Amino acid sequence: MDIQLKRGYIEVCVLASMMKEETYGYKLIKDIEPIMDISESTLYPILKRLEASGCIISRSAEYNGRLRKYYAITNQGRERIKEFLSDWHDIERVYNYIKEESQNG
Amino acid sequence: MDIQLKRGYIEVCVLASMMKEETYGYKLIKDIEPIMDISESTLYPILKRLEASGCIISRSAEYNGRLRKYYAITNQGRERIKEFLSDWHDIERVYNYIKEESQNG
DNA sequence: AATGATACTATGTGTTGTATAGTATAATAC
DNA sequence: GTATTATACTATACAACACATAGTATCATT
Repeated sequence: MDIQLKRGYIEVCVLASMMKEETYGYKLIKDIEPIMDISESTLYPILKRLEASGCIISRSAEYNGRLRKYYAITNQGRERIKEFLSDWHDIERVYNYIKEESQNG
Repeated sequence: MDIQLKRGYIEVCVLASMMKEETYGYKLIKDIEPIMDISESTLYPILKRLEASGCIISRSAEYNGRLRKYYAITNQGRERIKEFLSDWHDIERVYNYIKEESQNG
């Protein structure tokens, strides 16, 4: 997927992946990869931004002798997803404009 | 429209707006504004990029005593639009993922 | 004469995806 | 037993790009 296109979706994608249950970095990458390329160096900065903006909260817990950081979505994060979904028709309008204009050639 | 979302669409939007006929900066802004905010400081760098990458060509011509730069789409530009349109199902897949996951709360 | 529309250029900034590198442990395969 | 792979996170530096702001200049309208 084109990097510029990705920018609008990747953060909400991460948020949406936390709706079911608390999750952690590595699992997020495995969950999201099938629908969109995502690397560690993309994900972890996103997690920091989301926590800084109050969309998620994190806690550290030991798992198999290692410390693992678990992330959970907040109400603000859920709001963020809702906003994205309700903005979808704007995207469709743009897509339809491009599609229609492209038939002018 | 969210700035990050916009990033994936604005350039193709500009290209699509040239499909019908040759056009120029000010007209592009007026044509695109109804479906997406776009300012001069966004448009003109895009036009430069598109010309540098061979997606459009420009010519200067006098109009009403002033020099006006006209832009026309090239075959490469038309290819670019086609690619965008054929990538659309990837976007829909991501949208559907977000929508479905969001129902897990 | 003043205001607004038209038309383009130049500079600087903040956000963000990504490459690269580093640190470290557990599980599995050979 | 050791090499590889999976797991798990941090830090730094970079390039692309939308946008604000400012500047220049002419034409049309009031």
